[in-house]
Amino acid sequence: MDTKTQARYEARARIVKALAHPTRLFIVDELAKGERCVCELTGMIGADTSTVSKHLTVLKSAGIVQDDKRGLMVYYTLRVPCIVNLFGCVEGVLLANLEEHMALVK
Amino acid sequence: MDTKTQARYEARARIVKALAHPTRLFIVDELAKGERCVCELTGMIGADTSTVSKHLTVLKSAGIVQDDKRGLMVYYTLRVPCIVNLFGCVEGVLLANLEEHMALVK
DNA sequence: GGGGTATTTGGCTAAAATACCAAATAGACA
DNA sequence: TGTCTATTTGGTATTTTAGCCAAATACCCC
Repeated sequence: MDTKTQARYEARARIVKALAHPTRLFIVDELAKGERCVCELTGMIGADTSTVSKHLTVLKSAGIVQDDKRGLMVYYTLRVPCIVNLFGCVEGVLLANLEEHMALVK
Repeated sequence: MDTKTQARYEARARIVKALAHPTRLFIVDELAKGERCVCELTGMIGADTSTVSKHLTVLKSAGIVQDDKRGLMVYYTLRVPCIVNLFGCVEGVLLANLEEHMALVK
């Protein structure tokens, strides 16, 4: 694999990695419904504000979300909505795993 | 977030995490073209066989690929082809990042 | 059975990710 | 200005991940 190809997969992996955490997947799902401030997300997630803020930083660094500060609050929105389509396929994998499990215990 | 919701996002994250590595993204991309044995993949990737094998184990545990041993060789195939659609969106994020970068340096 | 090849597994070390607390920053408003 | 609120940043302990080597396993062929 040449250097250029490798760089392409590394760039892709950086983005996928940014999504690879339950909290961040939840955030993406929530932002798909509309913008949310950090405090709203923190309330729903039930982790320390600093933890949620860092998750948002990860998503922002990857270019998946963008922020907009208005007054004291910072509102986050999805920058690339197609990310949500990912869920459909992931559910497909989960379903396939489930079916296999069923077949095994049958 | 209730326990059930949390479990759902954890299940999804396990799958996304399995994809979150350049080598594993390459493997998925390659398997989208057809089945490949470990030796073929190892040749293309240029890492130790044991390393490639472990990446394949990660993908298999997540239910993304399946293996089929025939003789000495083990052939891997994509179990849930829609995973490939993910790339389109990831490229979209990369493109958006690039555009933003261009706008900043302009 | 013995030798050779493909793949997996175990063990180890180095690097990265995660979560919390505490402290810093930024803005609103009296 | 001083205080209060929302968010980010720094620091640290813990866990997870990644890669290589060596050894084990599985299968083929003579």
